[in-house]
Amino acid sequence: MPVDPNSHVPIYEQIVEHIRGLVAAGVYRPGEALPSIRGLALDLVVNPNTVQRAYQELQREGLIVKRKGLGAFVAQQGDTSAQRGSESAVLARFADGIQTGRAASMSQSHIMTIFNRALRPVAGESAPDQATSPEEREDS
Amino acid sequence: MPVDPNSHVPIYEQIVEHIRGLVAAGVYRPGEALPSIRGLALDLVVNPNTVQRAYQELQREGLIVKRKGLGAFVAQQGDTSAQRGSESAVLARFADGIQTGRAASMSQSHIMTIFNRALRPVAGESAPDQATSPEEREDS
Amino acid sequence: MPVDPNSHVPIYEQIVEHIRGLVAAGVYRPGEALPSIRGLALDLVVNPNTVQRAYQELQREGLIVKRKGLGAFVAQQGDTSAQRGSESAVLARFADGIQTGRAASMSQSHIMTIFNRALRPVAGESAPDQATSPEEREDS
Amino acid sequence: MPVDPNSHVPIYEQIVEHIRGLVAAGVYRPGEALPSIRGLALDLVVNPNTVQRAYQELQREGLIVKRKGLGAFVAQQGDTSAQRGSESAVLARFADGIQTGRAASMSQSHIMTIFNRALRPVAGESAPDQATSPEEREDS
DNA sequence: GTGGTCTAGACCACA
DNA sequence: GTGGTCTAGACCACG
Repeated sequence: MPVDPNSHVPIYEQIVEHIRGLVAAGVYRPGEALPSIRGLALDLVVNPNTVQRAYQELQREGLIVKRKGLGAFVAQQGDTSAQRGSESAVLARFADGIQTGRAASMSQSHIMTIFNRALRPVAGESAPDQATSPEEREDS
Repeated sequence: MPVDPNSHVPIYEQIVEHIRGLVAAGVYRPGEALPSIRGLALDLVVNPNTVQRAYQELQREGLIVKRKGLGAFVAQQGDTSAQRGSESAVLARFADGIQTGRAASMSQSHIMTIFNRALRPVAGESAPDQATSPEEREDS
Repeated sequence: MPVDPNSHVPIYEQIVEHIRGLVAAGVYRPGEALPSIRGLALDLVVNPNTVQRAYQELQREGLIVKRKGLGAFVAQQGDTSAQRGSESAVLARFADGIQTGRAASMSQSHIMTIFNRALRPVAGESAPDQATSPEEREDS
Repeated sequence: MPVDPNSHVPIYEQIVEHIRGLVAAGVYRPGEALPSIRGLALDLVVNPNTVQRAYQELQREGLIVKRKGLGAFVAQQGDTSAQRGSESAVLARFADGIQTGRAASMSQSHIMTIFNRALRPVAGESAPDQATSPEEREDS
């Protein structure tokens, strides 16, 4: 239940990204039913309208289809399009961070160092490629 | 002129990061005068109130000091604190991207691949260090 | 099987128009039995309640009569009243389209051009009377 | 002020079509400001949220752009895309009517007769190509 | 003043 | 029960 009402990113978009991640991860598979709007709203302690808007966006994205009286379902190629969507989202954040770093005249290697620190929140920089679990981040 | 209305991050915060980047990069050095609010507002095609708010934030952050009738100046240790600030901003974006990727069950190496793609927007991997900004916008 | 969920016009009304068309076309003649509610529901991949409601409407319209335990039958002057009904339905859509076009300040001839394009979906104007349905959906 | 709350087509979509028509007709030209959301809501005796949703759709269509604090404006190629949109809307209605007519086994010429009756609500069929003003239609 | 989001609660159409 | 729409009224960010 990862919604942060104090984030700059609207709640409905947090839900969009969350569900997109779940579909990309295969938690919900094509044809499978998603949580009902009202049900998810109860879970997230959020107004049904907000979830409704998130589902509307997901439908526009072609990730889900809704059928009146039945519920919402993952679309046929919903999984692959969710993966593409998640990749773009990740890439956008990375690109944004890189641009910020460059604007502050950080060197390429400095930026990569920071990235590695983000990959392995606790361990030293010499550690191998495996990451310990990342803390839950919450922006505002 | 790196302001993007239609971004989720408020314009005044974009300006804060922009100036912080310039100070971290040494474009403005401790003791040096910053652009006037009105002038910067014209440059960025932005309302002076918005720049005003950005300068407030920067002052709160201890990065700049305002002197009545003279304008705003970079604070004494402004450069180092700007560098620290920029680093955290970059790290925060990276961490956010990584978390998003993990939520979509991407592998560590997949995430690193995306990061490398963000580092080198178009060309092959043999040509490092070109830094044109990759287009990727995620909002509306 | 001409039901389109995702249309603004309710499914039961689509069914009403469908049946009215079949009666007007003489597929079902006065006195003849209509398909059973359950059977039609299976055909249209639709909830029996929905078909039930459509039959109610048709009965209200005087187009069909229901006889307990026997099913629904085309009423005595059902065919002519179906023809009148279909004509008004067609006329209503045309009038609506014309009004939309005029609101967009289309000329009379422009509107007639569009109508001809609708009459002959793909081919040139020399080949009349092919009646494949043109794809054009307007909802979500 | 042409909103009909009892129509099958949602109010926000009626507003979309109305504005699209106005833009297509050149009443609002590219770059020009549209009525504010709140103002239009007052005019139409409708909740601001409803107008908001209409404007959101129009923005998705690329017909308008919104700028926070400034208002909504017709997009650069908004006029041409509005014309295309209006044409599709008109064509969709005509195609729908034609399909309905054909389902009722009307002849091509019968359908054309009905269309001409819709074009000239009052006059006889022999009248020339000029139409008297069409009555305001309101469906439900 | 503008648009953007959210809540609370209502009614409808459909299954 | 589901989703779809609408209202009333609130707060925020921006100009």
